[in-house]
Amino acid sequence: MKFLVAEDEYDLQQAIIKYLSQDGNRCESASDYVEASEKIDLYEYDIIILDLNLITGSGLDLLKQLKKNHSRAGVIIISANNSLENKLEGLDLGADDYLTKPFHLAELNSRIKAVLRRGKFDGEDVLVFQEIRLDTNSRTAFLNEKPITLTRKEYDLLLFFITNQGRVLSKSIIAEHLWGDDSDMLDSFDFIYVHINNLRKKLTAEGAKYIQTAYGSGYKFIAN
Amino acid sequence: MKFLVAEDEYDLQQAIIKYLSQDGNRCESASDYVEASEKIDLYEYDIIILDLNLITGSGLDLLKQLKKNHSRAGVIIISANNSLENKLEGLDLGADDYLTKPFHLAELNSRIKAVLRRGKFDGEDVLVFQEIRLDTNSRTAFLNEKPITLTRKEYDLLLFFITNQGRVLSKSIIAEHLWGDDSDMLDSFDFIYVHINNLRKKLTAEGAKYIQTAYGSGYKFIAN
DNA sequence: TACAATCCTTTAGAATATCTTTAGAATGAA
DNA sequence: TTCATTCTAAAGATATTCTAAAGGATTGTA
Repeated sequence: MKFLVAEDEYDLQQAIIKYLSQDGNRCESASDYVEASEKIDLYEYDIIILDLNLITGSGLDLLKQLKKNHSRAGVIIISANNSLENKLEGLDLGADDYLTKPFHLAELNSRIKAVLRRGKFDGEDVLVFQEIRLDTNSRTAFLNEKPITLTRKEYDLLLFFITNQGRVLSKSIIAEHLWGDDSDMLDSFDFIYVHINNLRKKLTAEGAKYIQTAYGSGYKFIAN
Repeated sequence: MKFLVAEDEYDLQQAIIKYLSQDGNRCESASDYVEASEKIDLYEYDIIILDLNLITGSGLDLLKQLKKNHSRAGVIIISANNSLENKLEGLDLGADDYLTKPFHLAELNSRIKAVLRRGKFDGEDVLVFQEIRLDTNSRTAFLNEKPITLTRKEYDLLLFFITNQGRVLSKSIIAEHLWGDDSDMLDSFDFIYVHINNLRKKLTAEGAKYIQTAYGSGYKFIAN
């Protein structure tokens, strides 16, 4: 899962990120309104943890921006202000939950799980593509009902392919999706070749070639 | 076991919690309807002790909510109202037992035992997983019919694994289940490694590896 | 067709992240 | 107190991810 933590209190931001990262999630941070706004425009997130009182701007405007972008991200507001009208306004603008500071990280985690469960987005727990079955709950993949062990990057890559089957995915698109805002700091995408290669090896049963190379433009996940 | 005590009379609530905690159970409380409703949505409980006449709302609505959530929790209603229709309505809505105030805590306890026996464990208070046998009454474990001594945390961990076999359990999920709301006061989950290690040692007979590591995401309990 | 330029495949191993294990300190129960 | 349990810290082991480099494939140009 990919998270954005938009929170200007540095310690809290880091605590949240540390907590969520421990389960293998990918977390990005935004420390002020502008940064959050930019990231929301540029990237897709599964869950956005949003402080309403960011310096240089209001989280409510970010909610409007998300709505305008037709974002499918789940939003959990965290705010020191526990006034009912503030809460209602947030929920009205499309937030999925509202948490008053201070709170326990375990509680935040449960709310995230609840938002994900309610499945405003994505819905499916199990994705099937021909002989491949991907259980998004247990993060495990099966090939002809035999479990195959995927690393985190391999899993993310396969999930991205399956949910975008038939489309040519360029390396930069893949990089952006798997590495997020770090991806432009990388001066080459060559390592994607390695991951593609490793994933292909694990998916090669009976000579089926799921990952097709689109020379010069990227890769495509196809039936066969 | 994880309990929720939804009761607005503070003294009674605390008495129940104290009593149940003595057996090594983890108890959480809800003092009004809203709090109970939230907790039911967010967390999974084994048993919910539910006062029908909570301030700000009726326990019957909570029963409906539980049903909607497909909760597997056992529910024991406690109520000052001993009218038959009230009782029947509660049981109709899926409660497992009904206890009229005032009552002896020992009686509540035996009803809890009965509900647990009937419910989740299919009439068994003994869970069996391959060579492992777990007696939930005496909180003791057996490996190939030889008793193994587990500490409380080890026992809780094993029970959590056995009742969630095959699923990847992340460290934060484990922490939330075994340490509850305190879990985020810990600034790392590293000690879970230690408990996993200790439990593994005690479960290692004939080289069977029950606890599988899911690198980067958690642990999984599997047959072998 | 021949050739250069670019892109992709594959491999090995270096760097990094995560997990395992141990020993001992802190905590809590009897 | 004394003892068992739980947590902390740190070193060692392992898995994953990335880098680099050599060789193969594809494309454009003459």
